[in-house]
Amino acid sequence: MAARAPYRTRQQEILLDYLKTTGGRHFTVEEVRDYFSRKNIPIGLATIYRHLEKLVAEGVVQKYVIDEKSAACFSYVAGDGCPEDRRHFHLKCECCGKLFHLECRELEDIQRHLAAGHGFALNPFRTVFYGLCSECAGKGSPAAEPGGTSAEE
Amino acid sequence: MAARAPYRTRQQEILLDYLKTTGGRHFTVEEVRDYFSRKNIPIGLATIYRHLEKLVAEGVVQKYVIDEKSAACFSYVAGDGCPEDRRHFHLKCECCGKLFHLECRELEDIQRHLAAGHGFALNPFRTVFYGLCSECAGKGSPAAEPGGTSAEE
DNA sequence: TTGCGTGCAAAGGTTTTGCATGGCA
DNA sequence: TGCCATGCAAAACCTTTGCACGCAA
Repeated sequence: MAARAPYRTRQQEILLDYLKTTGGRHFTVEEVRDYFSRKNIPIGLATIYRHLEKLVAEGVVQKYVIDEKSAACFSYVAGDGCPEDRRHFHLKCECCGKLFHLECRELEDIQRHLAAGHGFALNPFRTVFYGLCSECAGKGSPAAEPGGTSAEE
Repeated sequence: MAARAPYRTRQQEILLDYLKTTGGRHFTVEEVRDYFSRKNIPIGLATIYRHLEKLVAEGVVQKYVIDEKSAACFSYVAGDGCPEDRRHFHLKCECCGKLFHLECRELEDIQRHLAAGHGFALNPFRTVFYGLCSECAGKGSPAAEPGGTSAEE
């Protein structure tokens, strides 16, 4: 049951290597595979999925879905100045895909409120706020969208 | 653009009928199909998807992605009463997988705060709060039932 | 009658899983 | 040598699409 010696494989290193190059930005499984093929190192799709699944469980990598009909996106969280004891939240722009790290006392109030008022223990590492960043909100969105419609697709 | 649905079919009526029974709560395509089979009215999966797709485009129905590995969720938005102010948030328990619907004024404040203080336009339809519900946390105040929420799944 | 709405089935894509093999300790 | 990690392929899943028929107007 106990985790045996975690083997150090070439694929594992390359993958962690790739994560550092992302700088916290989002990436897909396909992009990981491209990175490997660019280095002429063979890797199976299943291996990538298995590694990412483990990393997500460890909280090192964040997984989210931008569009349910396309592939899932991941982002390296632990390498982008994310000390685990720091309570902060992630803002994900649905438009440019940028990931923002937000440390804000008011947002910490959410956590307290959810716990005290609703008995819900928020997990700030898994929770991602989706929306539009100031840049994209300012320039992008075409017509005024009545409340309810999102800028997806 | 094409004309609005001119034809009035049985399936269409049953579907709209079902939407009213949901009272704005979430449902999946499979639940719709169950509703039809319970009434002994045959319907194809494709028909449900096509109708929902159209209703989503019209803004009558909202589409959510709670979990990327399970089916998409829909909810009837255009009931009678407050259409736009129905914005609510989703709490997803990482332990039991329950989904809570939270309509809370304080959380709407967070939305305003993100917009005013951080220039971030939060999308409440896509944002899901992950964490542990009161049951699974087990140590929260016993009376702290998630107020104003309803569990599904 | 016209042609939209429907049903069936197959396609489409992403992600998971089984099993045999290779590589790390 | 023991055993995890890998790779390949097939399965699983939800969703979309093509085509012919039925039904509403």
